[in-house]
Amino acid sequence: MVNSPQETLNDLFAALSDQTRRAILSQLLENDQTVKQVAEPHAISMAMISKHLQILGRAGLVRQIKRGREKICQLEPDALFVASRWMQGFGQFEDQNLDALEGTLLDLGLIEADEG
Amino acid sequence: MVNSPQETLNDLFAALSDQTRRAILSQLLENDQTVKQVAEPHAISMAMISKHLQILGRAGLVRQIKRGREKICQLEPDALFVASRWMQGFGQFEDQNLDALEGTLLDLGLIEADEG
DNA sequence: ATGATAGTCAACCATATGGTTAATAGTCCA
DNA sequence: TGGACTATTAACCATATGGTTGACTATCAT
Repeated sequence: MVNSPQETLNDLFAALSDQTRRAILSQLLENDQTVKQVAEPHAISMAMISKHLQILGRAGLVRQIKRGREKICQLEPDALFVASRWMQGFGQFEDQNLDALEGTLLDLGLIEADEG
Repeated sequence: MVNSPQETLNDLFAALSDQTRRAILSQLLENDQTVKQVAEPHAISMAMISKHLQILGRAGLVRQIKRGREKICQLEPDALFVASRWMQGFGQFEDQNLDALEGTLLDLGLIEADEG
C-alpha cells in the first residue's frame, strides 16, 4: 500500500503537529535511542510513546530496528525534506532562494544530486 | 492569549496536515479570493470551508478582510517560515547544507545575494 | 421592502487522537 | 526454569476533527 503524495504529506505534517513527537525527533537527532530511552524525558506511559513512534514511523520520520528485546529508534530526516520541499512552493520566504540555488549548485558540481 | 512557540508549531503543522487546506493555500498563492471562490474547486460545503479557513487563520497562514458581504482571504506565507525554520534544525537534509553553502558561494562570487 | 447572495454558527455524526491501565509477547539472565 | 525487563496490544475515556444539514446574520440589488 503505497501512499499517495497527498497522504504522505498528511501523515508527515500530522506527525509534526505534536510537541511530544517533535521532542522525540530532537532526541533522535542527538543519537539513536531505545524506546525506553525515548520515553525517559516524557511524563507519559510507554504505551503512548510506542504509539507516537508508530505515527512517526508511518510518516517515514523514524525507523525502528529490533535488537534483542530492545528496539533502536533512528531518525530518518530525509522525510522532512519532502515537507520542506512542499513549503518551498510558497515563494516569499528564504528557502525558496535556496531551492533555486540547488539547480545552480548541481550544475556547478558543488553538491551531489541525492533525489530521495 | 499569546500562544507558546510549541502551540504555534502545533497549530501550524496541524493546519498543514489536511489536503483541502493545503490546496486552499495554493489557491491563495495565485491570488486573493473570497470564501466563495475558495470553496469553488472543492466538493465540500461552505460551512466546512469556513472551518478550514478558521484553522488556517489560527495558524497564522491566512488573513481575512471583510469587504461588504464578502470576505477576502489572503495568504500569510511568513507563518510557513516558522515551520521551515524548525525543520532546518534537523541538519542532515540538504536544505541545511544549502544554507551553510550559501555563505561560501557568496564569498566565491558564484551567486548574488538574495537572488531569485 | 423583498428577495437573493455571502458567510458563520449550531447541532449532529463518525472517526482519529492523546491519554490511561492492564494484559500479553519476546528476550535476557541467574 | 522462572523472574525481570522491553515493547506492543487491547480496552477504555475524553476531546478534536472532517464532514453534513439547517438556521441565522449581514449585505447587496431591484
